[in-house]
Amino acid sequence: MTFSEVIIDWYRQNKRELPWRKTTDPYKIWLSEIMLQQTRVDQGLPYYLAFEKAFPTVFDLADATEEKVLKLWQGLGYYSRARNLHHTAGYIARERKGEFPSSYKELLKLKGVGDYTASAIASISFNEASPVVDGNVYRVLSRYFGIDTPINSGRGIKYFKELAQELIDKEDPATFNQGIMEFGAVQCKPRSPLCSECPLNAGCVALKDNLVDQLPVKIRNARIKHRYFNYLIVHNEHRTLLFQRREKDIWQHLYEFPLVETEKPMSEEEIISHPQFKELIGENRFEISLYNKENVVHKLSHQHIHATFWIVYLKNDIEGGIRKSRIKEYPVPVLIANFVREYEF
DNA sequence: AAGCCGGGGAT
DNA sequence: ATCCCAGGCTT
Repeated sequence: MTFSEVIIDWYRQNKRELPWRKTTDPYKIWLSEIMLQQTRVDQGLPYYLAFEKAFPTVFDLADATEEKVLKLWQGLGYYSRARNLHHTAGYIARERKGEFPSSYKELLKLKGVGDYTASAIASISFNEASPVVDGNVYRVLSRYFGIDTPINSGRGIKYFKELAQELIDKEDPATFNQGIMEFGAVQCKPRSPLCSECPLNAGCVALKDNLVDQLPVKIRNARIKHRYFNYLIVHNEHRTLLFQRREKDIWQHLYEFPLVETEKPMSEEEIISHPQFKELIGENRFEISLYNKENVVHKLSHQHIHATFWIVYLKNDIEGGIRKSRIKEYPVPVLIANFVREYEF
């Protein structure tokens, strides 16, 4: 059997039943592929079901507000995916009458659709023999063929794409693409792959040379940055302040409490004398207390957020405040959602 | 080419 | 604590 025959045969016997595998509707395939970018199937699945229910067609998604889309996306991370998803839905619905591009080349032009996603949609929805190369494929190919070219180098990206192009089943690219990804996720796992019961173990270079745990090779990424977020829970009996993040930074367009970012942890005296605090509170009388005695460390893949929540109670009206009872309607980062759930005003 | 963008699960 | 996940965009 050829490589692709083994993959397809394995897939038919071992595939998981997933909702997006029951259709070739490009809208559903697109939605699932965007959601699964850098995201495990188990984590993305409940979000996919919620989106499918809330937005059965691309027109429903296009008609929604960005805020509603972000709210449904809350907790899934990489929020630019949700913003691009909404933007592209508007383009498809209004300028293309709901019709998706039907080739890899045209799909690639959509915002939020890169090389991987364009190939995935082109193959699954339109039967185009365009190979997907995701983290799973890098792992399977680097091990089976014993390739130590870094997968995140320019050379590596080009090499693995070409190799996958040679291997893809031209008659059934959809099954091959999904098969090799599923194979990487279930059989050829990052840690403790199931080599002894692998249908490809006879020809696997990494297994023969005992290099399975050395491949794929990846160039190490940047160091983790530490940031100190002082959130000011400025509230009175009924209202609290909540602002939308507009800067080019993490959590763009999500909501949060007034934020004072500092270079190091702040004491109460330092916070109330901070220019941003003074500008926010002005001459109003307030009572301040520290909510979390212990520093909350919210870990992102590339930075650690050391968060402190300062409860600032006012007796007078709050200009621009929102009703506390409506706070759960806003899309917020998990860090904020956790606080809101615990504090309960 | 390198940096940035989340959150969670597995080891 | 580290790695990695059905990656893409910006600089």
